[in-house]
Amino acid sequence: MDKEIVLKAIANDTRMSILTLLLRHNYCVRALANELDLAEATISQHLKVLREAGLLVGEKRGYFMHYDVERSALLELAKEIEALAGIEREGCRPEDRNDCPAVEEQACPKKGQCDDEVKEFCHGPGHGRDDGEGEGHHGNCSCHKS
Amino acid sequence: MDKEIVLKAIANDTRMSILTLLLRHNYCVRALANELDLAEATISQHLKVLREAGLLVGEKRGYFMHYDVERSALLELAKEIEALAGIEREGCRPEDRNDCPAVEEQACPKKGQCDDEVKEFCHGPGHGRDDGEGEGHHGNCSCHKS
DNA sequence: CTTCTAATTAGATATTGACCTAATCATATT
DNA sequence: AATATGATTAGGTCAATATCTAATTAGAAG
Repeated sequence: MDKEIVLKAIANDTRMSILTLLLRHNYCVRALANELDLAEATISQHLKVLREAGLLVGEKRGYFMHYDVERSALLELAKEIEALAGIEREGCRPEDRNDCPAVEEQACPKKGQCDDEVKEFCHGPGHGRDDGEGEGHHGNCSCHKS
Repeated sequence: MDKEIVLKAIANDTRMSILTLLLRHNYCVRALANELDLAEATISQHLKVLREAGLLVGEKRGYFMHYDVERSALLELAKEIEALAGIEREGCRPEDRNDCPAVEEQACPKKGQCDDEVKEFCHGPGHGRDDGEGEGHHGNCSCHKS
């Protein structure tokens, strides 16, 4: 499941409405168009977006398309967002360039002692100073300053 | 919480990256810009979107802004999506215009007997027939046809 | 096999969104 | 007070999205 595609699909008022309508009932495309006061072609395109996100499966029955919502896809998305919320803060490890601009002041093991590489990472080229003083505000990466 | 605004906020790759970075560490705007290879102004705009969606709270500390992710907002969103998946199919009630274009064939209490109003709702004006036959494919709303 | 009809696709247009540079703002430091 | 700096806002450009009408496709029905 491509999270971004699914999110984009439901991050639209019209498509969210289509989804909730289809969760409760079957609707043909024209019924959706009537209900939402949009052209059938417009609904069709929204349905395509929802389909391609894996949120709907369509089946043709007689003249009509019948769409079913893939509730499992919604549940999966909910899980992923929940997991996001569960990501924990990591400690500051200035020796690892990618971990530098980190965590709360009190948790930082190298408060006020970031090396040049770290300074450059935090503040960009030309912001770290080469004069070796390494003290005071400007020499610190963002996590070190009160 | 405005669900659509929150969804739009996270339905963007860059903003999702910002969010996951900030979940693990503090980053100043420039650090985010370096990390994601974008202009600071661009990051700032993304931060604004996330802030306005209630996903971040910012606090100025010294020179730097410190942003914290509102994990509760993410959890709330996850709950809402989960609730969405939990919406149940409702029975077909053709007597209620808004409930008509409904449910599975076997569950429909008025299979093949939709009245003109229902036909018009399902198929739009000019699709219901006035000849009173009311049988066969054309007289049925979408939920009645195999 | 021809006709009818629901749905989709094509093509056009207007709006929104993402990104940049430059200007401005707010706050620290001297 | 003057200056420096991190962040934000302003203004502009280009791409993506939402919507429409018109044309096409796919599948019944006669």
